[in-house]
Amino acid sequence: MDWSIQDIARLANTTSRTLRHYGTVGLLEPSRIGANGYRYYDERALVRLQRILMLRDLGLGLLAIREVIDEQTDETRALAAHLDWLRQERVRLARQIRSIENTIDTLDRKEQLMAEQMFDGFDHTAHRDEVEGRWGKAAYADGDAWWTRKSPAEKAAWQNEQRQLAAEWQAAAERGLAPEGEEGQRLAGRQFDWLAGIPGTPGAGTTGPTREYFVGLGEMYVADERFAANFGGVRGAEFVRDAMVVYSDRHLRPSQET
Amino acid sequence: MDWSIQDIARLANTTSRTLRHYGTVGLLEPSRIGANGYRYYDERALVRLQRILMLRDLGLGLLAIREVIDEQTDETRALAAHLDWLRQERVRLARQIRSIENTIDTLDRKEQLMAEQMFDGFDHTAHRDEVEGRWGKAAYADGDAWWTRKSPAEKAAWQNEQRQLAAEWQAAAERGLAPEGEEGQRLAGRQFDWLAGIPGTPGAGTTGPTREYFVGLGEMYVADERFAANFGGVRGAEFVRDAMVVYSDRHLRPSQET
DNA sequence: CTAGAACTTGACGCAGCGTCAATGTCAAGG
DNA sequence: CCTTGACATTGACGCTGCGTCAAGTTCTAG
Repeated sequence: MDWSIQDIARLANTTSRTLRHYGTVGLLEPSRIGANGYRYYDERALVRLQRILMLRDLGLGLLAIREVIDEQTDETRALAAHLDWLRQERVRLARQIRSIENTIDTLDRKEQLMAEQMFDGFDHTAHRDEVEGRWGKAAYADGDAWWTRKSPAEKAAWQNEQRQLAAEWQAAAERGLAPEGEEGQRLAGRQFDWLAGIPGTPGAGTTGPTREYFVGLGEMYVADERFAANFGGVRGAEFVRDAMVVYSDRHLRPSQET
Repeated sequence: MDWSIQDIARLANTTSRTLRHYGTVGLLEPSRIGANGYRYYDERALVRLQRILMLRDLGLGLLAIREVIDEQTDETRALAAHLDWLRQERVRLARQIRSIENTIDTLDRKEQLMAEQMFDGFDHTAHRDEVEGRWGKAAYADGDAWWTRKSPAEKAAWQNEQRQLAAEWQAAAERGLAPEGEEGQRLAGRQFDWLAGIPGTPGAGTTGPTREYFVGLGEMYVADERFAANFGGVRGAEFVRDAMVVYSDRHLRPSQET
């Protein structure tokens, strides 16, 4: 009239380990222990087990469950107390959630602000992450420090240079010049140097941007409207990209890094 | 230009133990370790610590925090993932809360049902708990099993006996009999026997209700209108109580249990 | 008789520190 | 110079509820 430990484990949809644990903590003893040391449980034990599991599903701790089941504590009271605790947890969770939502909002705004102020729409760090297979602001801190260390005059000069370069690209594209021509390659060179000055650019600080990065960037200028807009639209961006590809073919070797 | 471990602990409103813990898990190393082995932290470490504590307040694990701070993972991404987790937790909590509210409701209804059907307003188990200093349905399961195992005929007989007894009490009280008189003591004896048949009554199954329980019960019949009503009001209940007190003086010894 | 399934006890692991315990160091006062 | 008390160190256990080996018995079917 009794079952082995596996049997009730299956009957109650739990594990034998759990049953042995309940045994060691004195929450549910086997109804019988064979001469071989095996645990056997009868129907009363099964009922008790199911009550235990029910209460555990409600989130009560084993100690509280024991007090309730061993009739030392009123079940309604215990549940009500637990309910209070759960409600507090809910409040705490809600606060954390709101807090995180705010933090994310702030981060997003900050990112956008950076993107606008720093590169006038060229968030190259974002692209770097895309190249690496994940979006984000990994190099954010570096870039931030680099940018904020600049004086207002330097910042203005930097932005000016960036806009100037974009304008020349656009003009060259509109004049119908060839990407592989002299003007196109001259601009590509300036673009390269400009990138080399941005911390967070792969290869920056050494010999300049890597070939992969440089070419990938060109592709992105075409693919992403927000970047293309800086060169007078997709047509302009295509000119830029083509010039960059030619430039990298002529001057850059494939990097060796994986 | 650095602080001792206690100093930053106070500055960041945490404990030195936490700081050493962060050291051992490699989350925040001291900026310097003196020849004496003391840990010293500089301002950079303080900033990092504050960031750690902020993220921990948001509920992130130390591992996640390390990944975020060490810039291997995008902060927005990490926070968003954590947000998902928190929202799931919120749902789980809400479910548990509803579940418990339902359970409590069910218990309350069941209790009321029991009280009405079983004792016609005499929830003696509730009183037992009161005597023990806490309310509840501790003996509920036993009582329930005991009651539901009875056949309908038995149930009817039981309720009849109970009502009969109450009616006789009421009649005796209205006739102005003395509690210590023959009739009063005879009724008190029947009351005693009746209680002895209820599982959950302290002493039931052995020699009958304990003296403390029996006397306390009499007091409650007077104090609680719901019980008093069964004996024709407070006057009737007072008669019952007095008879019970006399009975217990004559026949019951103080129990030895603590 | 043997393989394999099921059982046993024992112990580590996890998350994030709190909390001793045993011992060493530093600064101030007698 | 010594003492005292505050503060430091490393080391280790505790808490919650089991999951997950590990090493050794026992049962069961072929």
